[in-house]
Parts: sequence; C-alpha cells; structure tokens
Amino acid sequence: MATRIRAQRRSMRKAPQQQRSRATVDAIVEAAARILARRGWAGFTTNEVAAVAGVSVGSLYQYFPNKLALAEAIRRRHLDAVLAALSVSGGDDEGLTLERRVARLIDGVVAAHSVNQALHHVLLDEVPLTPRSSQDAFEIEYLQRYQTIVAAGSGRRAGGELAARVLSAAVEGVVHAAARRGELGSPALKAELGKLVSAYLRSRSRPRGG
Amino acid sequence: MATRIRAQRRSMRKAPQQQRSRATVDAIVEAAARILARRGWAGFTTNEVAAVAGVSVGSLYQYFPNKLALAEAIRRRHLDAVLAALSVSGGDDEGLTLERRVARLIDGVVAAHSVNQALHHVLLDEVPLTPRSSQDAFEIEYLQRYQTIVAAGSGRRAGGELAARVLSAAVEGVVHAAARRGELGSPALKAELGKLVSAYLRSRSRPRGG
DNA sequence: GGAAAATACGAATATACGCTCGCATTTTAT
DNA sequence: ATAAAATGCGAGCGTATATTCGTATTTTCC
Repeated sequence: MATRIRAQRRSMRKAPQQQRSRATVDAIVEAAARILARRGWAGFTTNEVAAVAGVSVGSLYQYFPNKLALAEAIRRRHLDAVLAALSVSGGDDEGLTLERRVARLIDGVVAAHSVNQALHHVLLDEVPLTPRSSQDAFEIEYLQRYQTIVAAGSGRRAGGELAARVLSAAVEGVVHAAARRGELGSPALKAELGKLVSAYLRSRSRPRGG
Repeated sequence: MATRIRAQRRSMRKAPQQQRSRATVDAIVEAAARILARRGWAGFTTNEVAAVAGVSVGSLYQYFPNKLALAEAIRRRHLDAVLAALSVSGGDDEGLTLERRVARLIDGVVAAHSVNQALHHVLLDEVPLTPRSSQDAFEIEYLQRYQTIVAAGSGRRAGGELAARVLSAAVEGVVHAAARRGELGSPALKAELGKLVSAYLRSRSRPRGG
C-alpha cells in the first residue's frame, strides 16, 4: 500500500499532501458546489470558482484537470450522500409492515433530495454525465438496495433485478418531478408515492396471469 | 384571423411567408435535430447547423433569435409527437380491461420515445430547459391525458390530479431510465412497467386505510 | 417592367472562458 | 542553513462560436 495518497482516477491531477492544500481543495469544491447551484452548468466558470474559493485558477487546475472533473467531484459527493440516506432506511425492518418499510424508503430518498435542491437539479439535468456504466459502484449499490426492498416486499427472488430497476426509476422519476416543482415537502405526495410502491410490491407477491 | 402567419411567441423572429423560406426553416430544424442528436448540446453550433442544412447562418438567425430557440423548436416538435402518441392510446377503450388500456398507454409512450433516442436523450438531459410552468399548454394537456386514464382505471374522481402527476412522473422516469440504457425495446420491461401502473390503479379503486 | 418585400448570403465582429506557464512563496527534510 | 519539494499565484494566450450587418438575389404584386 502506497504511503502517499494518490490522485483518484482522472478526477484529480495531483493529490494534496499537506494540510494547506487539503484546505484549498475543500474550499474549491465548496465554492464550486455553490456556484454550480447558483449559476447552473452554463454559468459555471472556473475563474469564478477560484475567486469565490479565495484561491487562484492556477491552484484549481493543480488539482482538477478540467471543469468537468470538478463537477464530477461534486456529483460523487452527492451520490455518497444519497446512498447514505438509503442505507439508513435499510436497517432491521424485519418486523415492520410493507407500508412502514416503503414509507421509510421514501422518506430517505426525499430527504436526500431535499438538501440543496438547486445543486441537485443542476447536477441531474445539466451537467453532462460522464458515461456512467451499470458497473459503476454507485449504481450497483443503489440497485442492490432496491432489490432488497423488492425481495422483502414481494417475497420472490425471480425478476428481482428488473423489478428493482423499474421501481427505482419510478421513485426517482416522481421525486425528481416533485423537486422541480418544489413540492418535495408535501406529505400528500409522499403518501401517494407510497401507495404506488406498495401496490406494486403487493402485486408482485400475488401475480396475475400476464 | 390574421391572414399572415405570425411568429409564435419568441421562438421565431420572423415567420416564413413563401414556400422557399418554409423549406429553409424545415431544413434548419431537420439539420438541427440531427446535429443535436449527434453532437449533444455542448457540440451544437449554429454554424454547423446552417452548413448541414445547406443554408447560411444569416438565414438561420432570420428565423430563430438564438441557439436555444432552435432547440426549443425541436423540443416542441417532440412534445407534440408524445402528445399525439398519448392521444392514440386514449380512444374508445370502454370495453377493454384495465391491463389492456395500460398496455396501450405504455406502448404509446414507449413508441414516442423510441424514435430518435439520441435526440431524446440530449433534449431531456442536456438542453437547459426554459422555465416550464405548470400553465404550459403541453403540461396541461399531458396531465389531462393521465387524469383520464386514472379516472378510467380507478373509477374515482377524488385525488385525480395528484395521482395523475405521480403516475406520469413514474412512467416517464422508467421510460427515460430505460432509454438511457437502450432498453426501450425490451418487452419484459414494458410488461413490468405495466404491472406497476396496473397495480397502482387497482389499489386506488379499492383503497386501504392510510 | 419595375418597385417593394421577402429571402439568402457569409465574412467579420465581439466576447467569453478554459487553461497554461513562468515565477513567487511556503513547507519539509537533512 | 539550505536544498528540494510542495503549493500558490494570476496575467494572458488561444480558441471557439454566437450573432450581426451590409449586400445580393429572388419573389410578389401592380
């Protein structure tokens, strides 16, 4: 194991070694997130990021090879948060009813999307996504969560992956649409989404001919 | 009724009057769609659009005030197609089972999204969306369709709008996710989505305590 | 035929911004 | 103390490209 911290993949050009530079990188990412949220991807300029971070553009490019890498760093930070939120809702729910479990899931997802909605929206709808393969660690973990929920809810193993994909896409679709309209806080919406999810999971446990 | 065709809103600068200019506009939109699909929003340049369309940039700017307006024109064209697809699935289905009606709906939506997937993706994930209010004619018509389906499926009027929003967002979420993975053609996916929708509608017609 | 309107042209302009590079400063190591 | 490494600086270069504008051509209409 190398003693030095190496730059991860191509997201960083050089890894910060000293305390000072670590602070610089933090400041840059912090500022970048704020500017991305405020101005959107189109108005996201490295010069302004550096200015707001209180460092020079030169320093910025010492750690990030380009603009996109900076956005990627922010995205990763966010995805980790989403995953963490999902993990919380995946505890020992053995004793809970389907509805309770579903409500937990939805609360988690909604909560994760409620923090910094503007940034979220930009990250989601504007920043060109680096070709994200289904091999992506996040994707895998994410689907895994949903598959667990599907299995727990329907009690069947077969078709679990497809069901998980459909379910996750549906939930995200509803949550994202709500986020765009600023209605993420609405309990009525959460309840309605809960009905959708519950109904689906129940239908899978007693399938009809089709 | 004005004899002359007027430029719609701010999407056009000048309305084409003669046959010649109508052909020009068509060629521009056509070329723009191709380039948008091929190069994405970032690589979408008006100069190339003009070149591919076989006209000059000057002509382009005679009919479109800016780059975004051009993309908007394309988006509108697509939205109209989606709406048309939805309308087809909303005919006289009185005699059909819920599953049949749902299958029709999904077939329509999937079909609308199957045409020119690359363009679709760019339009959806890259082109900055002009603030689309819920007053938008398309949004209204779109929700209306879903509300009809909800009403027909669940037989209740109450909560129809919320249900329509949830349902449409869920369907779009699944379809878009599938489009991103290039799995729109999969019958298994359509079937699974059908189960989701049917289960939801059924659950609404015999509600549980909640 | 001729005037006016519509359409077409495309070189040139204006601007914005990503990113580099040479050098200054600070920290670490010996 | 001093060399070497790490970090920081920011003016400016290079480029890309959206948009304009003066002019040329075509069509319409009388």
